[in-house]
Amino acid sequence: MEVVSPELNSLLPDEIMDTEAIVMDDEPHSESPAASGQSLPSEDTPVPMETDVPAVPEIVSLCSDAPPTQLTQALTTSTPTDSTLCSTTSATQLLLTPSTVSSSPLPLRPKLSAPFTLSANHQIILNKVASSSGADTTRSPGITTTSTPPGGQKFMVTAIGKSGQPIVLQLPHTGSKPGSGQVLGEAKAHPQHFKVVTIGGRTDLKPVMVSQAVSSVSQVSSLQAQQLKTVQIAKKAQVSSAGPIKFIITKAVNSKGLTAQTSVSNVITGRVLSTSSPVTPPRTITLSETLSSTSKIAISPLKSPSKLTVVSLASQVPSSPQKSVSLPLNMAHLGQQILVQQSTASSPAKVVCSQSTSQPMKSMQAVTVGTQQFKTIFPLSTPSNVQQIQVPGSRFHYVRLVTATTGNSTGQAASPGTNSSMTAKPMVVNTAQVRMSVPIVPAQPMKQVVPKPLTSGQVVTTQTQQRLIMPATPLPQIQPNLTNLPPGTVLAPAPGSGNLSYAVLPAQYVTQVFGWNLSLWVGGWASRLRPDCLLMGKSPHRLRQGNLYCDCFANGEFCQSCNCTNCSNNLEHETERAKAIKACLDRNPEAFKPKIGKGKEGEADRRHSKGCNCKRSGCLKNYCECYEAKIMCSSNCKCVGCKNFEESPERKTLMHLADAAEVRVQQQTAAKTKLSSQISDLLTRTTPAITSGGGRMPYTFVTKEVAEATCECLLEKAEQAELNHQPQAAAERMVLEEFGRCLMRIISSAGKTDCPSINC
DNA sequence: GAGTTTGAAACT
DNA sequence: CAGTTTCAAACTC
Repeated sequence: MEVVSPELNSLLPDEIMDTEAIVMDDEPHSESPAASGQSLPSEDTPVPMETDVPAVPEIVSLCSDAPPTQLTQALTTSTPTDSTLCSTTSATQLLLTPSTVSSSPLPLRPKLSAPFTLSANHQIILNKVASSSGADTTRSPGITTTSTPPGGQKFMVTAIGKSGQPIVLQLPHTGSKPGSGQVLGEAKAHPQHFKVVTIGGRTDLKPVMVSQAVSSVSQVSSLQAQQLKTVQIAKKAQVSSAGPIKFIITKAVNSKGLTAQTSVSNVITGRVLSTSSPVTPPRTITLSETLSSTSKIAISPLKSPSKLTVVSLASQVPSSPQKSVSLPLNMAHLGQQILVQQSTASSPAKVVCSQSTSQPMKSMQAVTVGTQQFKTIFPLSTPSNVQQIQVPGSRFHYVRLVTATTGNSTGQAASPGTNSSMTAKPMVVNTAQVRMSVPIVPAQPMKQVVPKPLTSGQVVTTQTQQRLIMPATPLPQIQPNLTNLPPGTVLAPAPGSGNLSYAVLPAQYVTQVFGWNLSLWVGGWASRLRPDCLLMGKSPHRLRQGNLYCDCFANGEFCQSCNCTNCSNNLEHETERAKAIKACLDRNPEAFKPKIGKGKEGEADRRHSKGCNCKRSGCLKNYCECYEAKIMCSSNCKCVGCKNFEESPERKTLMHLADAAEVRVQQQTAAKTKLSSQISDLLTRTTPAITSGGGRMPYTFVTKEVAEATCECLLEKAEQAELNHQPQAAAERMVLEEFGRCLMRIISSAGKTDCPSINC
């Protein structure tokens, strides 16, 4: 299976959501250096099929028809206050939009003014401004450009307000090793101009400086906080549909902090200011360009509280029925949601991932990749933590990521004021193949992660997080096993399984102990889902309020095997569920966080985050959450008459009793196992003696000779009776008695080594 | 298995 | 924030 390389993983920390970029790569032969800033057709414009696309050189460009002011407006209006769908304070979006799609009916359409194309050297040429100087950094808001060398440019993406290192997304030259990360030093070896696009944002208005180490030209793009950072990338249909398309959405690594940001100029909303003096060498991600028909989209989450997430998308199979997959990502403070929708393969798909009609939409974007177009509706802000999405039909796949942890990843210094969170990151990608991976953490040695409750604010080490690969396509062949996949399981596509799709997700989103983690819906699994537990009572006013009485809901899962009635904790009630989630979070922001988290000093210090309130159980029964979790009560508890402390004799007694009971259980189990083994062994040894001989009874029993002898004896008795003129009844009696004697002889002879002799 | 107890969650 | 109610699990018989 193709997974994100460790280098790429290492470059996709939590905060990369603020600095994401999309790189769409095309097959070399179909590439064209021509840049295009194309107008957007109407949304109603039918999405052309791959086969309908005219044979034009594939162009990847950033929409540039938006004036700076428009961008500013779009960005500023994306604050969470003007939306009812999002409660987050900031948002970052990276939008892919088809150049052939007309403007969205929605008023807001952030646009960038720098188109880019795929150069012949497999690099994205961003905003090919002829001989633009490095100082020309304010040409358009959000994007700074430099001169365009003949050899193409690198696509540098950085985050606003993030002190991290920018990521340079570079399409490798032909023949370059796919997936190989290109470090800064390598970039230096190949002096190329960069075009820096700032798509990140933060709430504290703190500018960020992006350095460029390739050349003396360093450019920084910054946007003011609470701006929706949107990059629209349009791509014309490629000439040949055989060319694979790759586009990667990634984010810059959260650096440990810049040390020289003084050169950053003031940042005005919607303005892009440049700076120099590179401080931190930018990280370069070389996007592999292979002939494999796979595309990747790596989306990383904000650093907190929601983490991560996707991933990669495979490209469509050339000339195959168009499939569409939508990946609306909703990353509110509750968590994240990834919805993958796949249309029917048999019919040309015009995938529109739409939100609930009741939910205002602030932005709509579309993406055209290769010969396919996509429409994406982006809720710039939502009141709900879960995106309201109307799912047409049942052929969509859901991969829901919700709050996994509140902890910060170790090794990632939380920049001050980076508490912004992703509002929503929906994205629609039209592909026939979907291969998703979550390169949140470096691909370090897999370590068995034991699901452990985490306390609020607990530090989560993402360096060793595992990943769960989940199919984004129906994948009936593996669906039965998906739920049994252990953390870290990697499903490699079988040879020839070109349409297999995968979602590689870190295990932390899978295990339930992380509170709101990962719930996965796949279209084919819909039948497994059960009705829901959001109903709180029979009173109408309480319906659909959502409550944590349901363990499934509390664990961030959909009801599947519980016995709830009138369940709304399912896909069919997504909107209600989202509202319920939000309601719960409104009541208690920690509602979906694990109650039991390990303490600072290790697992031994696990404690209840809230503490118990026991009054009558003495905290020595399972009524007590602390006792149930096998932890002692702490200062957080408000219990009365607590006996669940270290020196408690009652507790020790219970522990001893529990230990003794456990020992007894173990002994009984061992005894049963031994007995079963003995019985099995006995049967194994006796069975062959009974059945051996090919139908012939054992020699100790009736053999052919014995049977013949017996028959002779019986006949002899019958003859004697006849000769004596015995009545028939007496004759039969004599025969039967003789038969009985024969049987007794046979039985008595059984087990003897020699054949029994039957003598009348 | 039914009834009771208990404490968290929800509600006021 | 405190008191009350609701709920489901734990517990008892």
